[in-house]
Amino acid sequence: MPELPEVETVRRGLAPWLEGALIVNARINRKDLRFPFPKGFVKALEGQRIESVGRRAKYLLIALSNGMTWLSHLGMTGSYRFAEFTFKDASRYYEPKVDEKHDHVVLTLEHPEHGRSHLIYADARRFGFMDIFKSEADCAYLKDLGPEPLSNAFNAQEMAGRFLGKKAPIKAALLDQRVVAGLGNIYVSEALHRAHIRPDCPAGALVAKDGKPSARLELLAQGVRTVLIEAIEAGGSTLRDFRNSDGGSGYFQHRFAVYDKEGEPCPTPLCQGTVERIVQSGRSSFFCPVCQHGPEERR
DNA sequence: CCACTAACCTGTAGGC
DNA sequence: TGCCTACAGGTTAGTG
Repeated sequence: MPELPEVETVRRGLAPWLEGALIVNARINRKDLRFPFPKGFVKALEGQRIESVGRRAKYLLIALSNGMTWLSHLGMTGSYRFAEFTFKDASRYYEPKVDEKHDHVVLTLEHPEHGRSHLIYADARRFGFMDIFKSEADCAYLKDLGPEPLSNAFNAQEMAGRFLGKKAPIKAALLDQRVVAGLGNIYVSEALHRAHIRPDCPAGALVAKDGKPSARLELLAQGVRTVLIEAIEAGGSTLRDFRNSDGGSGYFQHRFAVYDKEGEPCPTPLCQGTVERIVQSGRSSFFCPVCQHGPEERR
């Protein structure tokens, strides 16, 4: 579900409550999500203090006092929330309200300022996954990731190097996490619209023969950056049931230019186009056939 | 190495 | 209301 802006929103929501907290207890309600939990996962968390809540691409990276890092990917439907409580009438006894069907991980936290809480990871489709590692080099999920799109390592020149000679459509190239890490189906459509590039344009067509990025590739690098920054500022996009850890929703979905806008007018000033939907490698792409162009250099 | 498909799961929206 | 199909923000494994 979540792309970089949604994961960053989750990170910002969790950090103040997690950083400094002691993991008193950890529990997993099944042995796998998308992949099996690594062996020793629960034991590696229990008794540790959380030092920081970070992010790389779409991965949450939680640094622990034992030097290990807990990695969490939300897949399509993963979410974190703090438990509500069920009070048992007969006594003062109460317990966190857990849905056995979709709540797969429960951590009991003790925070020096915020006190005790129960952090719950829910994931209906179980496309999410978790890992624990000592250094990033040991983590198969992280080692092939491309540059962070909001870092200086990501720019048109760098992309040009990867796209030179590539026949794959630009849509597929941008979804490839080895090219740039953190984009997904929504923000690829939005960035391509900003750069006036059709999603089915071959990636290599955006690079000159001498390996220099075209004007539209420069525009694309800028479009990727601005759409992500704007989406993070808006708290991400809420489709279906995405919730941040406060139970609130983002509002960037109200600013989509083309994503899920099939049949609606293109919002580019003076453009008379109508948004179209095509399917590429099994996934929807949305674009304006009037102001987004293929290999021919125009805008 | 590249490009494409299928698979992993469940929930929901829309058509009839 | 119910049934059936299509589709969903991601990633990996397998095929040619």
